[in-house]
Amino acid sequence: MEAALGKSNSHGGSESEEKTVVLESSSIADEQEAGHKEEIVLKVGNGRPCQENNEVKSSSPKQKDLSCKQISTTSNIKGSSAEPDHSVASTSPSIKEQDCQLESARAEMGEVREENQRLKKYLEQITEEYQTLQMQLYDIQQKANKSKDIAIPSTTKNYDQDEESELVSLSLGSFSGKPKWNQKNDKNPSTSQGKVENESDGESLSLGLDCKYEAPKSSATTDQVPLANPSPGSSLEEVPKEEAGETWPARKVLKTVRSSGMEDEVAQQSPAKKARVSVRARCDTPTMNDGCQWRKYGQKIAKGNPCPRAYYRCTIAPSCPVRKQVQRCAEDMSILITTYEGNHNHPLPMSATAMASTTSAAASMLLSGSSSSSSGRLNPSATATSTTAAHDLHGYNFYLSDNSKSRFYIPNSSLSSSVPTIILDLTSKPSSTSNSMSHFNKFSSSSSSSHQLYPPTSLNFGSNSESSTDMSWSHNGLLSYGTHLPPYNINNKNQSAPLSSLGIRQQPMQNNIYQNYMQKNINPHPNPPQGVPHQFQPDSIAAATKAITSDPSFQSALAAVLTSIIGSNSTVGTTGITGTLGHINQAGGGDSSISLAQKFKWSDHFPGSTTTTSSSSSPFLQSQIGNNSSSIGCASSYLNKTTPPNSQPGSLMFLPPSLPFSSAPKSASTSPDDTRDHKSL
DNA sequence: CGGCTTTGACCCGCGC
DNA sequence: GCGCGGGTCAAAGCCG
Repeated sequence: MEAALGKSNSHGGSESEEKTVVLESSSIADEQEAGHKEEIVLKVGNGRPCQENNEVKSSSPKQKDLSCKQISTTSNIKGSSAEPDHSVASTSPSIKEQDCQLESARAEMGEVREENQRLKKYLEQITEEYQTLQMQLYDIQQKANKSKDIAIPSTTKNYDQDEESELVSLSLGSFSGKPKWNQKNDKNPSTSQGKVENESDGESLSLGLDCKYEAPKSSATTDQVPLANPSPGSSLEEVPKEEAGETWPARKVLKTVRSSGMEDEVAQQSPAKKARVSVRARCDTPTMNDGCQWRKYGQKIAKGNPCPRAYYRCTIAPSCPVRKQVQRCAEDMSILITTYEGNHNHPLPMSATAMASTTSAAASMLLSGSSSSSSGRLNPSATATSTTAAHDLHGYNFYLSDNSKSRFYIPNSSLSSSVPTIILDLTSKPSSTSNSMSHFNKFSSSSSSSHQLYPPTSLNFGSNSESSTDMSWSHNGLLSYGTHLPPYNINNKNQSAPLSSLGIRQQPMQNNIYQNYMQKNINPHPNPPQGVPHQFQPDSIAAATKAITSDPSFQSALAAVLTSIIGSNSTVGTTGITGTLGHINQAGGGDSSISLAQKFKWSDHFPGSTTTTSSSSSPFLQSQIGNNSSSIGCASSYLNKTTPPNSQPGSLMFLPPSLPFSSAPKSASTSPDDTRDHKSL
């Protein structure tokens, strides 16, 4: 018995570690997530579903830990009675002792439940507020779109203010209100921005959805405490920002000197861009359509790669600091490497939030990990061995590389100078299955493998061929995920035509719907009748629980959804599918006790969670296609290439509805030529 | 005409 | 200190 307990305890211990990490990085809202994660984790860890866990749903590390222990204890006890030999025989302590333990365990359980209740209440409250805000957001976005047309400076400003203030709390993730506000305040002390900012901050924190810009950058805030989970560009701010630091100081200076207004803001916001997230995906088109509007501002041939690198800037908002670099992989021209830097400081089209949140989450993970936080969420070896070989990528891998400590793993080292970069590898390959799994194991088991090509912190969005779960840039640039699952189709306004074939439908309140979907619709057997909007059941959680226990595939999908909703601190909660699935880390590190559920994609997809925990990204990157046919190419091509034939019908599509303006007919993102003739420089 | 792309030039960081 | 290379600027051209 003791042996059993010991084992289980150790298990619990490891989990608690993870949990701890999660909590550290999460805010209240995240706790729920944590709770969900916990459920999953426990299942995985125990190698079998633990219904009890569902009930417990502990939300704090402590709770989880306790619950875990408890469960282990009870199960052990049961086990002992049923099968007296095993552990019991070995150490059988006195019955009294057992009773005591049992008692204490029960007591703990009671406490846990209590706390859980409280948290639930809290969560409900937050959820309510969240939804309300989302409604508001929707309205605002519509207004904003209209006002955009009019494009008056003041209007723009208002737009930013309103939306952002709203958004921040809504966590659409990718933007950060704070820095911006600060900046604005600096420039335009106008209005109540300061206040709004603070509020937003607070909210975002409370929601834990997106805490981007940790940085107190300029005036206003004194809170230097980096958010546990800064978004992509946020953390690492410790960088001696010369004041407003700026990741791109020089540029900034130049800008400020040369140009006016917006530029200033942009430059000042840049501090948030410390981390980069590279997304590797097979894509025939010049760029992946990630739903954002980009404007190309430069192109250059980087050394070591014959393909030119294109530089894009987000144009959804003039002051948006987000930039991306697009370049073909020298080793495999079919692979497009898109590197994102910075956080959007404006509302994103729903279609873009997925990517934004994903990258944001990834960056958060990276940052949190590299920040050497006490949480130790990142496996030390992770950073230490951050070097990876791109050519070895198989499956969806999420590499974390801390360039500061290691060499570049990307073919083209130029991609990230000294900026911590995380690579999201969506270049799945049929053979990836075993590989990804193995990677995962390696990682999860921390530094166990000497040969680690991938740092432990890397996340594999690996497609497990066995599971047939897959992720890919499908038609219209939508990332499809999962093939086991019944079709989850989310409408995308702008894609009626192309998507129709995919069952995508349009709906008025896309945002809400999608959010609801993400939040609630965890319908285990979603098989929404074509043409009938998804119904989001309030008790979806319960349903989800069932689903999880019943279908491994769904587990992964669900996890992604849940995590995205809550957004590992990052962001864009709703559409952002970020997620950490916490630790599926086979705590024992992929040891023998891994259950089926554990084996399946969950781990494959989010192995990184093991170490990162604070935030991970979900593979559900989604790009939106504009109405433009031109923008469809990438995804479709990729789909053709990588998506298993069977994946179509049953694939799980997470398609955040896009907002009207997201479809920018002529988005720069479709930049015609990254690959074409590159003459540049 | 406005917006976007192209592209040569410029700036700056970093390594030698 | 110098050169290389990455990143950005901004004028010019293109396109709808």
